[in-house]
Amino acid sequence: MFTGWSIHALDAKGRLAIPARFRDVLRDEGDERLVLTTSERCLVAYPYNEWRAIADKVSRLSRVDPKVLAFRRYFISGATESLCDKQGRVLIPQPLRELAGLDGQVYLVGMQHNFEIWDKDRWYAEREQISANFGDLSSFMADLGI
Amino acid sequence: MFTGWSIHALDAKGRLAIPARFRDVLRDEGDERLVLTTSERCLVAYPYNEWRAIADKVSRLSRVDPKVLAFRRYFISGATESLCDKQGRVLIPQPLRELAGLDGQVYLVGMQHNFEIWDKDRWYAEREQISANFGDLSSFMADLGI
DNA sequence: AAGAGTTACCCCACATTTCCCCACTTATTA
DNA sequence: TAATAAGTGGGGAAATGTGGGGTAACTCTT
Repeated sequence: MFTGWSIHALDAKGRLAIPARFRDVLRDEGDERLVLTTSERCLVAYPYNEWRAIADKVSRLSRVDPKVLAFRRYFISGATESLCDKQGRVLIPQPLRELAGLDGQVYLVGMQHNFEIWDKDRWYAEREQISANFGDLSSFMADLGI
Repeated sequence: MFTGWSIHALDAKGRLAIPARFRDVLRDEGDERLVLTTSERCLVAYPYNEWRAIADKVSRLSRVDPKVLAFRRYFISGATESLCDKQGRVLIPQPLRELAGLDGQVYLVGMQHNFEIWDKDRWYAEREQISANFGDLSSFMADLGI
């Protein structure tokens, strides 16, 4: 499982180091390929197989239904397969960098089955946002029996 | 499958480079012909066979039903077959360029079975639009276990 | 019907990006 | 404190994308 936060620098060439403990997870699963996709304000990285299962399901959905198109455009279209270089870095494609507002300090955030890649400022803003709605969360957790 | 985004420049002659990874998909399928068609706010590019299947179905539909006519006018009529030049570019016919508002920075967006061609500003507007109507998509996400 | 102007298509040359490599600095562990 | 691992920076070759010239085909005008 991917857990914990790491702060890494995005270098001038658009490369981002993946924390060793995340790479370990991939290696243990026997496939080091990573898929980078888009979410609302950040990027999401999936192990290849995990992503493949999702993409295959979506590929069988309608090719014309507007809702499916919207879903594909938003969540599927940006997916880019990539592999760490010998130094444990991946190249973030320029459009994804731009979308997620990445430059300089980047937060890598473990989300159990995958991990997210956040611009530092956006990450803090996101946490504030969540904490502002904290009441909703606590009742949600209560419902889950946590 | 076509996946990932690319940003390319539309040059003064109306030519657009097709990303190498998209060209690879076409080559692997053994037919490099591409069909450009119109959609609502963007262009859509299909591998020839993929398009052929759609066009054949539509060709068997009514020649007088107003809905079929409208559909033909909107989605089918603009279809243009084209081939990449030696540099991997296609010429976007001027009416299609105009319709999709293409100039300067263009986004190429992988949609699994085909790919879309967006003006940059429109692409970002489209994403905002989708995100504003997020509720519509939740059923897919639930089905997919996302 | 002929000529001027435009468009499409071929080509080549240059710029940029990507990918692979090595070296250095900083952190962690023994 | 030494030794190892992790992360950062940058060089260089190959692949990819961009710009632009020239010729042939076509259109439009006169």
